[in-house]
Amino acid sequence: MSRAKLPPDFFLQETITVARSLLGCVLWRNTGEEVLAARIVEAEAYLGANDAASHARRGLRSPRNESMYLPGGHCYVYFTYGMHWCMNVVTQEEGTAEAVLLRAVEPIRGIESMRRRRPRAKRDCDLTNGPGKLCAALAIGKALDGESLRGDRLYITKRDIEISDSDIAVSPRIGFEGAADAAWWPLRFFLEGNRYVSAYRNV
DNA sequence: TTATTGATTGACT
DNA sequence: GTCAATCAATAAA
Repeated sequence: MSRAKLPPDFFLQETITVARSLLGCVLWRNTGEEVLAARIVEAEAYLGANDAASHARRGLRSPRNESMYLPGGHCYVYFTYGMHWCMNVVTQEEGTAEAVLLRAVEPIRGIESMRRRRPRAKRDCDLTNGPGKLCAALAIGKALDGESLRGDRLYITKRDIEISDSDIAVSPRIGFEGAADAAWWPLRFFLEGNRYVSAYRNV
């Protein structure tokens, strides 16, 4: 498997391009005890101040979403519903709050450890097929908010499999059934047919 | 100051 | 299909 970390420039591309390009890449997590790895199979783009669905809509800024304003190549981890963590890949230059939410990954390495962290998962494909689930499986929480994605604890490596445009499916983002236009923007990308994609298909 | 909501998940009817 | 858990940020008052 290729171990080349994604270069800094990768994260400065258009956020939609980053979201599509992340599919097939491998997310690595070194907990200090062990090294876990999982392939990214589903991601959503969030387009900053002009995106009503983004935490940074209208330029909102708070201690929680501060990491969204970091330079591309950092990590934004937030706590939601009082109990779950979600991980984003920050894109664009410092001060621009665009990011890509990782919604599902496919375990590659350390799956036994992931099963221990996800005791409620009935099947292996339930381990990481949701944004909160993958953070639990990979031990991603507040300690990694603002972390570099080219560091030792958390990093992403290039695709080691071939992905063509026809392998990538597109849909509106999950969790926004409201009336705002942004709810219908086609910014969710996933690997068509992959067993580890989250339960939602078309909305 | 209080009320509402959510980039979710899992249990249950 | 419905709904509760649980809390921080935002909106409303």
